Amino acid sequence: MKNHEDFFQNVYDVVRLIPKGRVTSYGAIAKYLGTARSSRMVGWAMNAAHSSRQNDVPAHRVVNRNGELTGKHHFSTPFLMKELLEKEGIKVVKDKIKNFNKHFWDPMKELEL
DNA sequence: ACATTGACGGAAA
DNA sequence: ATTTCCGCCAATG
Repeated sequence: MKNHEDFFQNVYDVVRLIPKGRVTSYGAIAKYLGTARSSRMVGWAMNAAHSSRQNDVPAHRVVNRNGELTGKHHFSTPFLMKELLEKEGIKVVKDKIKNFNKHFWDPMKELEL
């Protein structure tokens, strides 16, 4: 029953492990948890995060594979996400992360095993 | 029950 | 590099 909750919990857990100043993608998280649930489900979980969970989940560190801040409209204010990222040393121009590959944090590699 | 949408991603054209 | 199309799965109309 409610496998969804377990899935949400897993997503939150991984997101919380993202180091400051690093970012990851929905797909990377989905892949780390197992491709059974696609990237869309990760986005779904994040959407539920702000409602059911507190702000202990750094959702601003999760962007799409293109390094774009696609989820900024789901924050308190559209610019909050960008501000939080720049505050951590990540440069964002036109809702896109600069040197995305450099800041990218892959749970598969970093948490590997 | 069917169609569209979505914090996505990858392959193909 | 850009656009188009398909797979993914739950929610919503």
